[in-house]
Amino acid sequence: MTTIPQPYRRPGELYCQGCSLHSACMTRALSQGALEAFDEIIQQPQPLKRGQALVQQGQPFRSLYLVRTGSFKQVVRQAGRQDEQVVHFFLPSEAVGLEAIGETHCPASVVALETSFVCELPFEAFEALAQRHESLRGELMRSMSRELRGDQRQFCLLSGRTAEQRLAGFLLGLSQRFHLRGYSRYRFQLAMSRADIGSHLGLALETVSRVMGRFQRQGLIRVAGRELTIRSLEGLEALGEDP
Amino acid sequence: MTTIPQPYRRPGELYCQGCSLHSACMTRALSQGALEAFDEIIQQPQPLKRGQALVQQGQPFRSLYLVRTGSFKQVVRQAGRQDEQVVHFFLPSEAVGLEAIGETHCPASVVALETSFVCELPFEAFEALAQRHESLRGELMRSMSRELRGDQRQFCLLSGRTAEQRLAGFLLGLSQRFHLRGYSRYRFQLAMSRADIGSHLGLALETVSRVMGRFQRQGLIRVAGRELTIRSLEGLEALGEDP
DNA sequence: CGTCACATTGATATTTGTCAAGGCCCGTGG
DNA sequence: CCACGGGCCTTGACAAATATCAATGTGACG
Repeated sequence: MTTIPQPYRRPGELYCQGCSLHSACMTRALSQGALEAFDEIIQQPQPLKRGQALVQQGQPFRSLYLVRTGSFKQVVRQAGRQDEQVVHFFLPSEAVGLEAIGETHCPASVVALETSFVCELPFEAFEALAQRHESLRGELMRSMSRELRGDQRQFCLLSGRTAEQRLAGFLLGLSQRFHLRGYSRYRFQLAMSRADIGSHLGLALETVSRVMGRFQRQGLIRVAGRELTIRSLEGLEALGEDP
Repeated sequence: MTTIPQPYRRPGELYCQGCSLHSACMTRALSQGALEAFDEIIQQPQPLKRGQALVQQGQPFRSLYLVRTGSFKQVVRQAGRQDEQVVHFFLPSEAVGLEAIGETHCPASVVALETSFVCELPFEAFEALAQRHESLRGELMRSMSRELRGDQRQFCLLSGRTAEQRLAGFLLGLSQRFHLRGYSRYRFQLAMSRADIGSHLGLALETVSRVMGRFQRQGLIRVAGRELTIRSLEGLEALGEDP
C-alpha cells in the first residue's frame, strides 16, 4: 500500500461538485450525503504521462478509475502473441476497470495516451459505499450496461464492414462521445496513433492512413496529424449504410 | 400484460434448487431466504421454438432472462442496413438482457436457435429484490463484468486475425462454455447456422464452411452438419498463436 | 417424393495486408 | 542555433486472404 498524495484538495471542499465533469460522471445522480461519503474514499493519484500505465494486465484488481482529463487505451496481450490488441479507448468521465469486477486480477492494461488525470476509487471502499447508497449502485450498473451496449456497437463495426465503414463509424463514435461530454462534435484531437486505431478496428495502420487520406480528398474530414475536423457528419453517416 | 402460464411448478417446491443448472446460475450464491424470494418473482414462459424471438429489438425493456435449455442468438439490425449482425450467442445458465439495464427499450433482438426454455425475471421485481439481498446484487454485477470480459475476448478474435484463428477461437470458446456448464468439452451441437457463425466472426458463410472443411482434413475436428467433435484441442489452441 | 433451407465447392474479383522507401515533426545535444 | 535521430505518418507496389457469384449437394419435413 503506497500513500498516494492528494493534490488540489482543500479542506471542506467536495471534489465532485466542483468538477466540470460532474454532470457527465457516475456521481451525477448522487445525493448530497452520498457525495460526501464518495469524497471520503476518492483518491487523486499523480497525473500519468503519455505511455504510462494506469493499470497493468495481471496486477491484482484493487480500484476503479474515472478519467478526469486526457485519455487512455486499454490493451490486451494474449498468451503466445507478441502484438497487443487495443480493446477500448477511454475519454473523460468514463469508468475504467468495470471488466475486472469479481476478478482478483486485471485482464488488461490501461495506458495513458497523453498527460491524464484520474480519480481512483478503491474498490473495497466503493463497494461498501454502494451497499448504503442505492443511487450509486444504480449508476454503476448503468455504466456497465452502457459499456455492454458500446461493445455491441463495436461488434457491428468490426464485423463484415469495409475499412471505410469502420473508420467512419469510429470517428462518428468519438465525435458523439466528445459531444456528450461538452466538447466540440466537429473538431477534436486523436490522442491515439494510427497503429492504435488500426488495432482497435482490425485494420493495418497503413490502411487507416490511406482511408483518412481518401476521406480528406472527398471533403468529409480534414486531418493534420492528430487534429481532426469533421466537415460532413452526414457524409460519414451515409458511409455506414448499405448501397 | 399477459398472464404467463407457469408449467411444471409444484406448490412448495423451489425452482432453482432443483434445477440442474443451479450451480452455474446467477442464483448459485443466494441464501435460502433470497432463493425463496427469487422463486416468487421468477416466471417460466412457454418454450420458444427455433426462430422465435424472446426479445424484439425496440420493444420496451421489462425483463431479464436466464437460459434454462437450448440456445439463442442476439442480433442487431442497424438503421439503413438490411443484413443483421449477430453479436452474441447465449447458452444455458447465461443471462440475457444485461445490456438493456437502464434503458427503456431493448437494443437488440434475441432469437431461439432451437426449442428453448428460459426463466424470466421481471426487472422491476428483480431490482427490488436486489435492494434487499446483497448476494443477488453481487451476482448480477459479476455477470455483467464477465460479459464485458467476454466481449474483450471477442474483440481479440475479430481484430487482425485470420479466418482460421477466428473459427478456432470461436470453437474453443464454445467448448469451454459447454464444459463449464457440465457438458462435454469435445462434442456438442452447433445450434447456429454457418451464416450466423460467419456474421458473428466477421466472415462470409462460405469461408466458415471452407475453414471447417480444412480443420476436418487436418484432423483437428470432425463435423457432420451441426454436430461437432473436437479431436485436438491443442491443435486448435496452437492456431491462435503467432508464428 | 418434392421442396426448401442450409451447406459445400469452385472460379474469379476485390479488398486489405505486407514490405519498403521516404517525409515530417519534435526533442535533444552539440 | 542547427543538425541529428527517432517516432510516427504517408505513399507505392505487390501478394495474399477473403468476399462474391454461381452451381451443386444434402437433409429435414410436409
